Amino acid sequence: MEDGTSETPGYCSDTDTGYDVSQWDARAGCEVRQILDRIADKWSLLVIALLDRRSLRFTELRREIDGISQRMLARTLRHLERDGLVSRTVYPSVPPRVDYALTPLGVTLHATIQALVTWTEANTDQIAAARVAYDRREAVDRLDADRRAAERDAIAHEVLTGARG
Amino acid sequence: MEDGTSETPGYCSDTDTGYDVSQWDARAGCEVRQILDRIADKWSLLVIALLDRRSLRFTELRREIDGISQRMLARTLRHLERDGLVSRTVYPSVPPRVDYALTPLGVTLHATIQALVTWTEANTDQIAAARVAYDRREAVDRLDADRRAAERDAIAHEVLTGARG
DNA sequence: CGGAATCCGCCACGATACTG
DNA sequence: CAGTATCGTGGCGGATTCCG
Repeated sequence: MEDGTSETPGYCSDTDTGYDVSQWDARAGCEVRQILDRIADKWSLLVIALLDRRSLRFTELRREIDGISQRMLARTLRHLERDGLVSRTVYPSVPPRVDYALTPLGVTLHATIQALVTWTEANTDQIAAARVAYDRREAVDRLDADRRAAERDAIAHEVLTGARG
Repeated sequence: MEDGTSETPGYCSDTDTGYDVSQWDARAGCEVRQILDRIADKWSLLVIALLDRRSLRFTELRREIDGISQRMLARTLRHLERDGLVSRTVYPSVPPRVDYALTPLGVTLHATIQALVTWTEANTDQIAAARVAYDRREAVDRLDADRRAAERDAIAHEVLTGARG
């Protein structure tokens, strides 16, 4: 078994809490979290993207993804299958053959995710710029803080030695 | 410091690897992963949703989210700020006041995410149904497997005792 | 080939305490 | 009020081994 639905407790306990927040993260936020956790985990997105092109076997996926372990591929596929996003077809041949494919639901999800991908591609530069700006500011601030701290300590030391001497 | 950009190593090391996969997860997959990791972490989405309504102070966010720790709120806000999704405004008053607001970039991201929220709301029933169906099948399969295993062991035991007797 | 079971390292997250 | 610093922990993800 290992783990269940991963719960994500906290703000998602009951259905009729009266949050100020929009509406969707009080009522459906729970669900959004679940599918978000699903597609955001390390491999699901990649698997969905690959299966959107064509149906694939376990080993084909394993080869194509490069870096994934058998365990994580199996886990990812189980999760996606459980949510009805991926279908699993077993051919009772020797050696055994298992095909994975996106369900219609999975296809629509992938289409929806594409919006996010498009947004990211369109704004990569802005994000990168924001990051370097932030890092630069942070570095400056940190230097200033350190300088002030050193100054303060120096004064404190002077005062102490002065008082003692 | 604590941690950096969280890397996500593996398939995201260089820009000119020749994957078969679509295009976007070879070229921009790296970036998609980053913003996905950002919005998919436990609190970012909630923070973005709240700030999309109106600008909020640190404590207002803390009160409104209910369950978040100061540390995680601070971390989340810094991450969002670093990516240029949230702006931080300090008023040098006593007591100090800090306002957080979505940047234009953050607003467009939130709009994009709404598509995912809408999809989730529209398909919650299907997902739930798929899950119960999967769990039921799994339970049946597991029972069958256990039954077969017990049968096999019984036969093995018979054979062994028969050979020995 | 297509998994499941087991062990383990590491990091995100949380609780607590302290600072400006 | 708005954070940072420190410590402890659960769970994700990887490596390995075994099964049908």
